[in-house]
Amino acid sequence: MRTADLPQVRSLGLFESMDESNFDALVQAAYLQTFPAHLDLIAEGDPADFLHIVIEGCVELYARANGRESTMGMVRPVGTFILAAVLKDAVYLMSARTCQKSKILLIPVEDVRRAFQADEAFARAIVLELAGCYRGVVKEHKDIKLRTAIERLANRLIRYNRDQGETGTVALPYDKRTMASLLGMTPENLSRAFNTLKPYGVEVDGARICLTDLKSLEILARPNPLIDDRSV
Amino acid sequence: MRTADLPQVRSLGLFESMDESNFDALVQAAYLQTFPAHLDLIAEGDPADFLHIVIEGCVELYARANGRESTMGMVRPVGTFILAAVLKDAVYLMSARTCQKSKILLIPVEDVRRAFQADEAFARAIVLELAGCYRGVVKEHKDIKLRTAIERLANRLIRYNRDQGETGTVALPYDKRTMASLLGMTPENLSRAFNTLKPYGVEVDGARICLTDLKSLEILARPNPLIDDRSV
DNA sequence: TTCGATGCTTGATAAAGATCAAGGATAACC
DNA sequence: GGTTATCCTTGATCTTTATCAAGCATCGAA
Repeated sequence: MRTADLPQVRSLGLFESMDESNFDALVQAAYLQTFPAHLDLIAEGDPADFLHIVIEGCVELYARANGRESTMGMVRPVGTFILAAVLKDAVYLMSARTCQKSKILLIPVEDVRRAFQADEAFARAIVLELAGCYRGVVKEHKDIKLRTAIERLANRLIRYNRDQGETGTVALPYDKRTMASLLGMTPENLSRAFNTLKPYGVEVDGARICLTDLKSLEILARPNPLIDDRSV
Repeated sequence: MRTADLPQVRSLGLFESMDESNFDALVQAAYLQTFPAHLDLIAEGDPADFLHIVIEGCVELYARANGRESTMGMVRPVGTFILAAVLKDAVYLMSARTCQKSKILLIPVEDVRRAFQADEAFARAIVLELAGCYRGVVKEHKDIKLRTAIERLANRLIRYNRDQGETGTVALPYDKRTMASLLGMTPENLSRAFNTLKPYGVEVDGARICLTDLKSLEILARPNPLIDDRSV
């Protein structure tokens, strides 16, 4: 790893409380790599080899079964993926590929485990990160089991609007194909769902969505912090 | 907690490598309680107060949103629930109620956190438990996003058959109403799904299911260790 | 035994979502 | 400028799943 990247990495929540020497050892073993867009990073079923930390860009987690494929989640800076597989020394449950050109820190599993044993602050940070990931999936799971496709879309738009500063104009962060898969529907159905939301003040112009009647959209969506708030 | 229960608790994976004095301190603060069936233990949205460990019986995790309710999972001995909420000092994302009369160990959050700091072996066990729970939800999520209702039922039957010793006769562990919710469908649809599986050698007699043509059922189900194997 | 419970099933119908096929927009490329 | 490829949308149709309503067991209590 280049020494120029060190301060950036050091400031990540995962590492900042770590002991100097432990951090150095971890970094010694790690690789900070930049990957082009749409490159496969890991495949489900493979044994865990590196903990992945997204420093820049965006990574899509996806899975296949029964002849289908579905986007399971998105990882943005600064987030980890496949942490559970690394800690359990198990195979990956999901595949991962870059959405954009992305800078990713790769730490060999044995070094992660060594640091986990040696450094209490790191162990605590790892646990919080893992617990956060866990709660993220639970929320996704609630979203899909308890809501219709239209409710899921409506809530997602409300969330993006909040994340982007309540401007009433939302920029979809992914192409609609990916959005559809993330929301658990087909691209055709996403298109139709947008039309269904038109009477609730949802105006679509490419990847730019205007929410002109947030109140009525919220009545339809029934947003729920225990599903929609990433921070809860 | 009664001293008679101590050895039983001590032998749980979570505690067995723990330092004697740390274990004693933890147990000092804990309550081992027996609850009747169908009793609500925790409600989603409540702040985490105790780590729950199921010693005997069975606990259902469920959630509500948008006027619907769904069973999110089942916890059997020896399993924890709401571990992530405890570690993050956050609110519960799911509610929990007993299915049967159940013996549950309740450990106050602050004691769990103290033991987590103080005892490295406990911390490691907690992390493995948490990682296991995480992977469990990911599998559930894959199940529901990548399979139809009939495929989900078929795979569940194959799994129960395996868990119960490959006898070709499966005893459904929960009533069909709960099974349906767990599998993400309505009770009516579960009934119809069983009928759809009849040509694949699935014979229903109350809660007793005979699988007379496992081969053809597996062709339909396409079982996948990355979804169906609890141990992977 | 009869009476309600309750849980499960079935049938009819409706809604939600998927699939198939075609068409239109946009952008990169020759 | 035209061509091709990609992405998105739309319409028609079909499958899947949910809902509503009724019926039928089983079981425990009166």
